[in-house]
Amino acid sequence: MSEKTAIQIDNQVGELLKKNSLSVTGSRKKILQLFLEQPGALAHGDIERKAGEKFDRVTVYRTLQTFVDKGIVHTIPTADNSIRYALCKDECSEGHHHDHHIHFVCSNCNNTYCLDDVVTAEIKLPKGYSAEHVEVVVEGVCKNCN
Amino acid sequence: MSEKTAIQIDNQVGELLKKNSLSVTGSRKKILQLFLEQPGALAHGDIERKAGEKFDRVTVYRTLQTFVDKGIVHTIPTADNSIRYALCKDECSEGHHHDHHIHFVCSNCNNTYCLDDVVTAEIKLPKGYSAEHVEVVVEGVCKNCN
DNA sequence: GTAACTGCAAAATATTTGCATCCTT
DNA sequence: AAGGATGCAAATATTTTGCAGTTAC
Repeated sequence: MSEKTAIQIDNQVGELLKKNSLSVTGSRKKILQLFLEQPGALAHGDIERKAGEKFDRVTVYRTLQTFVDKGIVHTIPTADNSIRYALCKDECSEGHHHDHHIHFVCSNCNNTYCLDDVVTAEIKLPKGYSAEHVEVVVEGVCKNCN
Repeated sequence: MSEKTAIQIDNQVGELLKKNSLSVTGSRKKILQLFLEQPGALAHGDIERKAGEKFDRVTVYRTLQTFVDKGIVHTIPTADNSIRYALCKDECSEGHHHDHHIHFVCSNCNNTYCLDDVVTAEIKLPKGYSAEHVEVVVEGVCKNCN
């Protein structure tokens, strides 16, 4: 069965929070669920919208920051000054991201996806530069819109 | 001689503005000069700071937007929610950017550079996705800080 | 019970808009 | 002279901070 039950998702988010030594609270569970329920990345505004009027705006800010700090989600830079957040894979941990996948922003539906299977070639930098992290963002039309 | 005189720079920015059918005004000249005077990219705040108290904050917003529209500068996405702007090369024109170079953000001095000579390998996207634009941002330590 | 989390209020910051004035062409 | 650009004021929007009350463990 591919469809998860509400209980299963609820357990999943609970585990994720406990694993990161965070209290399991309503807002954290709800926000994590939003990430799990859909494939793409979410901006702060998306979360407020999808969560309805359920949480204070401040709680969303703080929750997202906490998740980033713990390595539960990572940020995706975009050109329109709206940071998007996406779930990290298991290898991520506090202060240490391994998101070596690329990010894809659909110019039609405006969703952002992490494409985990796309590998990027090594980049040769000029003499004197050393790389710590490479971020690749591809803009185009996604599978659903094509 | 590698050092340009003030007059030469003044001419250069004037030409650039005229070429894009923009009035040659004090603020536009000054802001373009800031870009020419240094190798990296500038965020809105950098410009306000470097320009001193010379211009209204609103003028900076409008000027940068105008430059982006005309293809004089392009934006560089960063993860910290501060859009940076960098001069476009000659091939850029209104509504049509050709910035196929990568961007490098130094984690030490926090400067952003366009590395024009670094070419990125073609990226193979999954079936169904089509790419319009690829943005590569490398974070690391730059030549001056290494 | 205690530490952590949330919500509210408010401050600080950032961005946009309207309009009167000034400047470039 | 005419259209465009600027500066100011003010409206919006965004993000941060402090604190008191509540909740998870």
